[in-house]
Amino acid sequence: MSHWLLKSEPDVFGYPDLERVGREPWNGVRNYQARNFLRQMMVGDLCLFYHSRSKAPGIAGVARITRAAHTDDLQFDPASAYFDPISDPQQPRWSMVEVEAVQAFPEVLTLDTIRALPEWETSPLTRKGARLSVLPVTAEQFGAALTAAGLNAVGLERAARP
DNA sequence: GCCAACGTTGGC
DNA sequence: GCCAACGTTGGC
Repeated sequence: MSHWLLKSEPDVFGYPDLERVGREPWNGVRNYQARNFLRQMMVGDLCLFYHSRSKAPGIAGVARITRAAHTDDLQFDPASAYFDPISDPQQPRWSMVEVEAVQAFPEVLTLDTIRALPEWETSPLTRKGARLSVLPVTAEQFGAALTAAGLNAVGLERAARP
Protein backbone atom coordinates (compact mmCIF):
# COMPACT_ATOMS: atom_id res chain seq x y z
CA MET A 1 0.00 0.00 0.00
CA SER A 2 1.13 3.53 -0.78
CA HIS A 3 0.58 6.70 1.19
CA TRP A 4 -0.19 10.15 -0.14
CA LEU A 5 -0.89 13.69 0.89
CA LEU A 6 -3.78 15.65 -0.60
CA LYS A 7 -4.03 19.41 -0.26
CA SER A 8 -7.32 21.20 -0.01
CA GLU A 9 -8.35 24.67 1.03
CA PRO A 10 -10.59 24.29 4.08
CA ASP A 11 -12.58 27.36 3.04
CA VAL A 12 -13.52 25.47 -0.11
CA PHE A 13 -13.54 21.84 1.04
CA GLY A 14 -12.04 20.86 4.37
CA TYR A 15 -11.80 17.57 6.22
CA PRO A 16 -15.09 18.19 8.04
CA ASP A 17 -16.72 18.47 4.62
CA LEU A 18 -15.30 15.09 3.65
CA GLU A 19 -16.68 13.59 6.86
CA ARG A 20 -20.05 15.11 6.11
CA VAL A 21 -20.32 13.82 2.54
CA GLY A 22 -18.53 10.53 3.19
CA ARG A 23 -17.05 10.09 -0.27
CA GLU A 24 -15.87 12.76 -2.65
CA PRO A 25 -14.43 12.83 -6.16
CA TRP A 26 -10.96 14.35 -6.08
CA ASN A 27 -11.26 16.35 -9.26
CA GLY A 28 -9.84 19.58 -10.60
CA VAL A 29 -6.19 18.59 -10.39
CA ARG A 30 -4.53 20.41 -13.28
CA ASN A 31 -0.87 19.78 -12.74
CA TYR A 32 0.90 16.98 -14.57
CA GLN A 33 3.06 15.86 -11.68
CA ALA A 34 0.06 15.74 -9.36
CA ARG A 35 -1.98 13.96 -12.03
CA ASN A 36 0.71 11.32 -12.44
CA PHE A 37 0.56 10.62 -8.72
CA LEU A 38 -3.24 10.33 -8.89
CA ARG A 39 -2.79 7.69 -11.58
CA GLN A 40 -0.54 5.66 -9.31
CA MET A 41 -3.09 5.53 -6.51
CA MET A 42 -4.80 2.27 -5.69
CA VAL A 43 -8.00 1.56 -3.83
CA GLY A 44 -7.16 1.27 -0.14
CA ASP A 45 -4.21 3.67 -0.20
CA LEU A 46 -4.29 6.06 2.74
CA CYS A 47 -3.92 9.81 2.36
CA LEU A 48 -3.13 12.62 4.74
CA PHE A 49 -5.68 15.37 4.22
CA TYR A 50 -3.84 18.68 4.34
CA HIS A 51 -5.41 22.09 4.82
CA SER A 52 -3.63 24.70 2.72
CA ARG A 53 -4.20 28.44 2.49
CA SER A 54 -5.65 28.46 5.94
CA LYS A 55 -4.89 30.28 9.17
CA ALA A 56 -3.48 27.06 10.58
CA PRO A 57 -2.10 25.03 7.68
CA GLY A 58 -1.59 21.38 8.49
CA ILE A 59 -2.93 17.84 8.37
CA ALA A 60 -6.55 17.52 9.45
CA GLY A 61 -7.20 13.84 9.01
CA VAL A 62 -6.79 10.61 7.09
CA ALA A 63 -8.65 9.66 3.93
CA ARG A 64 -8.75 6.49 1.90
CA ILE A 65 -8.80 5.96 -1.84
CA THR A 66 -12.11 4.33 -2.78
CA ARG A 67 -11.74 4.51 -6.53
CA ALA A 68 -8.64 4.49 -8.72
CA ALA A 69 -7.91 7.09 -11.37
CA HIS A 70 -10.55 7.67 -14.02
CA THR A 71 -11.51 10.54 -16.31
CA ASP A 72 -12.13 13.87 -14.61
CA ASP A 73 -15.38 14.98 -16.27
CA LEU A 74 -14.91 18.64 -15.40
CA GLN A 75 -12.29 19.00 -18.12
CA PHE A 76 -15.08 18.67 -20.72
CA ASP A 77 -17.55 20.97 -18.96
CA PRO A 78 -17.34 24.48 -20.40
CA ALA A 79 -19.17 25.82 -17.34
CA SER A 80 -16.53 24.46 -14.99
CA ALA A 81 -13.55 26.39 -13.74
CA TYR A 82 -11.60 23.22 -14.52
CA PHE A 83 -12.67 23.13 -18.17
CA ASP A 84 -9.78 22.29 -20.48
CA PRO A 85 -10.57 23.16 -24.12
CA ILE A 86 -7.42 21.39 -25.30
CA SER A 87 -8.26 18.03 -23.78
CA ASP A 88 -9.21 15.33 -26.28
CA PRO A 89 -12.18 13.15 -25.22
CA GLN A 90 -10.48 10.21 -26.93
CA GLN A 91 -7.44 10.79 -24.76
CA PRO A 92 -8.41 12.80 -21.68
CA ARG A 93 -5.57 14.71 -20.08
CA TRP A 94 -6.88 14.83 -16.54
CA SER A 95 -7.81 12.17 -14.05
CA MET A 96 -9.53 12.06 -10.71
CA VAL A 97 -9.82 9.54 -7.90
CA GLU A 98 -12.43 9.16 -5.17
CA VAL A 99 -11.68 9.40 -1.47
CA GLU A 100 -13.53 8.81 1.77
CA ALA A 101 -12.99 10.04 5.31
CA VAL A 102 -11.29 7.56 7.65
CA GLN A 103 -10.19 9.37 10.79
CA ALA A 104 -10.06 13.01 11.81
CA PHE A 105 -7.00 14.15 13.72
CA PRO A 106 -7.84 15.24 17.28
CA GLU A 107 -6.51 18.60 16.19
CA VAL A 108 -4.83 19.86 13.05
CA LEU A 109 -1.18 18.80 12.95
CA THR A 110 0.40 22.12 12.09
CA LEU A 111 2.97 22.67 9.40
CA ASP A 112 5.41 23.83 12.07
CA THR A 113 5.05 20.51 13.87
CA ILE A 114 5.40 18.57 10.63
CA ARG A 115 8.57 20.49 9.79
CA ALA A 116 10.02 19.47 13.14
CA LEU A 117 9.59 15.76 12.37
CA PRO A 118 12.88 14.35 11.04
CA GLU A 119 11.01 12.01 8.68
CA TRP A 120 9.55 15.02 6.88
CA GLU A 121 12.78 16.87 6.22
CA THR A 122 13.02 15.59 2.67
CA SER A 123 9.36 15.96 1.77
CA PRO A 124 8.32 18.37 -1.01
CA LEU A 125 5.67 19.58 1.43
CA THR A 126 8.15 21.27 3.73
CA ARG A 127 10.15 22.82 0.90
CA LYS A 128 9.74 26.54 0.54
CA GLY A 129 7.45 27.47 -2.29
CA ALA A 130 6.01 23.96 -2.47
CA ARG A 131 3.04 23.93 -4.81
CA LEU A 132 2.40 20.28 -5.49
CA SER A 133 -1.15 19.48 -4.40
CA VAL A 134 -0.83 15.68 -4.54
CA LEU A 135 2.34 14.13 -3.28
CA PRO A 136 3.66 10.77 -2.17
CA VAL A 137 4.38 10.16 1.50
CA THR A 138 6.60 7.40 2.85
CA ALA A 139 5.29 4.89 5.37
CA GLU A 140 7.67 6.47 7.88
CA GLN A 141 6.31 9.95 7.22
CA PHE A 142 2.75 8.68 7.47
CA GLY A 143 3.46 6.90 10.74
CA ALA A 144 5.31 9.88 12.20
CA ALA A 145 2.41 12.19 11.35
CA LEU A 146 -0.12 9.90 13.01
CA THR A 147 2.03 9.43 16.08
CA ALA A 148 2.55 13.18 16.37
CA ALA A 149 -1.21 13.60 16.14
CA GLY A 150 -1.65 11.18 19.01
CA LEU A 151 -3.09 8.33 16.94
CA ASN A 152 -2.07 4.71 16.73
CA ALA A 153 -0.72 4.35 13.21
CA VAL A 154 -0.76 0.57 13.09
CA GLY A 155 -4.26 0.35 14.50
CA LEU A 156 -5.56 2.90 12.07
CA GLU A 157 -4.07 1.16 9.05
CA ARG A 158 -5.66 -2.11 10.16
CA ALA A 159 -9.01 -0.48 10.81
CA ALA A 160 -8.92 1.30 7.47
CA ARG A 161 -8.52 -1.89 5.51
CA PRO A 162 -11.68 -2.54 3.53
C1' DG B 1 14.62 25.08 -27.56
C1' DC B 2 15.30 29.26 -24.99
C1' DC B 3 13.43 32.36 -21.80
C1' DA B 4 10.49 36.37 -20.47
C1' DA B 5 5.91 37.10 -19.19
C1' DC B 6 2.15 35.55 -16.95
C1' DG B 7 -0.99 33.13 -13.75
C1' DT B 8 -1.39 30.42 -9.63
C1' DT B 9 -0.18 28.53 -5.19
C1' DG B 10 0.23 28.97 -0.46
C1' DG B 11 2.73 30.61 3.78
C1' DC B 12 2.91 34.54 6.27
C1' DG C 1 -3.31 41.28 1.01
C1' DC C 2 1.59 40.58 -0.04
C1' DC C 3 4.97 38.28 -2.44
C1' DA C 4 8.27 34.43 -3.38
C1' DA C 5 8.33 30.25 -5.78
C1' DC C 6 6.92 27.61 -9.27
C1' DG C 7 4.61 25.73 -13.67
C1' DT C 8 2.94 26.99 -18.11
C1' DT C 9 2.61 29.66 -22.24
C1' DG C 10 4.05 31.64 -26.38
C1' DG C 11 7.12 34.67 -29.18
C1' DC C 12 11.26 34.32 -31.36
